[in-house]
Amino acid sequence: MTDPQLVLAEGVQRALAAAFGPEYAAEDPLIRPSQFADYQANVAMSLARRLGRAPREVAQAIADNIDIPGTVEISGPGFVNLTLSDGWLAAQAAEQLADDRLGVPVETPATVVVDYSAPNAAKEMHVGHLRTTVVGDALVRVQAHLGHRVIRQNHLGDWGTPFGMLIEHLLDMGEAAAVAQLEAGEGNPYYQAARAKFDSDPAFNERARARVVTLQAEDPETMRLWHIFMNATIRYFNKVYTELGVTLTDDDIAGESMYNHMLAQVCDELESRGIAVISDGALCVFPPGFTGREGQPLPFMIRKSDGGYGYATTDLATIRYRIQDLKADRIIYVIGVTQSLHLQMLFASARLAGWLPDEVRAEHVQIGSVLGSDGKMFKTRAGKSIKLLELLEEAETRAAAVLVDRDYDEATRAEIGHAVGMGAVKYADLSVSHDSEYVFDFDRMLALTGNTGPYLQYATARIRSIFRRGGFDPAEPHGPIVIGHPAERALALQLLGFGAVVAEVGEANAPHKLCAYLFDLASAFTTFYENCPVLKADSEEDRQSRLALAALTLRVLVQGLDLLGIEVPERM
RNA sequence: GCGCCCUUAGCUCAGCCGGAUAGAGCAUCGGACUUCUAAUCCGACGGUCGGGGGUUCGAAUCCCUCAGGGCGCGCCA
Repeated sequence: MTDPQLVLAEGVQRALAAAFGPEYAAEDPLIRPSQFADYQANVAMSLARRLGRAPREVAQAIADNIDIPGTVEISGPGFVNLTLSDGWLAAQAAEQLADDRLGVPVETPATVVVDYSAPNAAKEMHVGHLRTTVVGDALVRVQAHLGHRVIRQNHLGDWGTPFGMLIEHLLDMGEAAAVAQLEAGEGNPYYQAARAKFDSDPAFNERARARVVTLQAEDPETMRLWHIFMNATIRYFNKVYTELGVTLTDDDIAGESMYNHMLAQVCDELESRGIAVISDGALCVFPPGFTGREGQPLPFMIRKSDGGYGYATTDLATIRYRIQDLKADRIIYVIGVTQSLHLQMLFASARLAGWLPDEVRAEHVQIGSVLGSDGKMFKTRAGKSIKLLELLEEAETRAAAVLVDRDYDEATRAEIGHAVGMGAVKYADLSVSHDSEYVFDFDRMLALTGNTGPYLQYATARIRSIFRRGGFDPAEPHGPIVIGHPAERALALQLLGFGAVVAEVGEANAPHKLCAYLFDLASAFTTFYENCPVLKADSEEDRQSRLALAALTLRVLVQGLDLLGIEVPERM
């Protein structure tokens, strides 16, 4: 199949070349969706001045020279309204149905490193952390589907000074008890207990500080304890990932500890090359363009005056590793907005060092903060924190509760509840732009009406129901597609836009655009569903055509939801 | 003080590579199940796009400025 916007753009470009000369063949025809036609080209108005002609005159010249599978109309100050023919739309939809990729392009393969999730083992993990995980996983799925070599990097917070007290607390508790607590997702109380002792018990405090030293020195016994702590914590993370259907595995873990042995070399190299200098006893890079309070250069500190390393050092080692060892062409950091300045300075410093060449894209997908009901950011000391697994279980329970009057057995209900509950939670994070902050709200996340995951899943369940009732298989060929009713036309037109949307989501790291597209598609299908009986169509031709449209809609919805990481139950 | 982000309908948000009458969901009100799943659909109501200025044939969109809010800014990560 062919992307309608592409066909129209090329058609307008050929018309421009024919009317005004070949130098206009590459002009952007400014194709936009239109309320008066399928699409409109706005190029006549922008070009009029350069051509020294009236906009309507330019539009007329385009219309006179254009050759597209549809009709052209000029209106207003110079809009070129483009309407595709029903026959062409039907033929393209049929091609899309026959296409395994449903019109999604295969891009020139690149190596895309995606840094996401990255929970911190030494801090509380709250609902806000779900968001980077869910958004990152959707981006990963989209990049992979577009044909790229995707490397997931789960940059766990698994190293640093807090681990001294965490390990000492593990010794106090006993290894088995500590592991049990951590695996159960009680990382918060564990951390808080350790912290309380660290603050109030001088002897513990001293042990913890000493433990940091042996940890940095990679003393075998300390490392053994560290592994016990981390393995239990990772098992809990994996429970959350499994429940959510996140594609991260242990193979994707590349935590801070992994870069520990590279830090000294990073500093030495930057210092010897004069890129980093000593300032107030600390080793700093001063990337150009960054200024602080008094207008003085802003430091990117890579070695503290006490000789210790911070996350700036780790992140530099990380970016170098991703480019030199992983051969990244593009690095996507799915990390909170609060890290914005840090990442800007990281990228600038890495470019300065030559580790991040111009041709490698480094992007920060800023994830908006999730706020408490008081409208403020979550803090470690904040009282009631909801355990992630309990949140997810509640989502499933609520989703399953809607199914009480359906005639499903308990196992089926639980299965549907799982898919719908997880879909609801994930869609809530994906359907708004990633950088907007929002107040955490159970009801909002779990609402099953409106522009939500369940609405989209429900559309697929209704389509499957049609096939089930008719004794047909959506995977078998149906058709040919014939467009009669306006709802059929609108549905076909919407379906054809799938490939372009997926490509745009990959380019702009914007899964919410895929959500918007799928919601529009589900709406278009529902209108079709209300107006165009499939099984009881007036003729066999109509029935075959509508079965084909329904099958195509099902496949696009399922594929689109899969790219978002949302499962689709067979029935609801 | 500097930097980044935000301010669109009662609420939550799209739209912001400039284009025609600014959209959707929720909420509210009124309709639609003898008809393929009503977790649905149709209709109504609802907006000085924070204020002001500029660029433009045309600005929610680009630029400047002011106000309000958030986040960050050398030894936590």
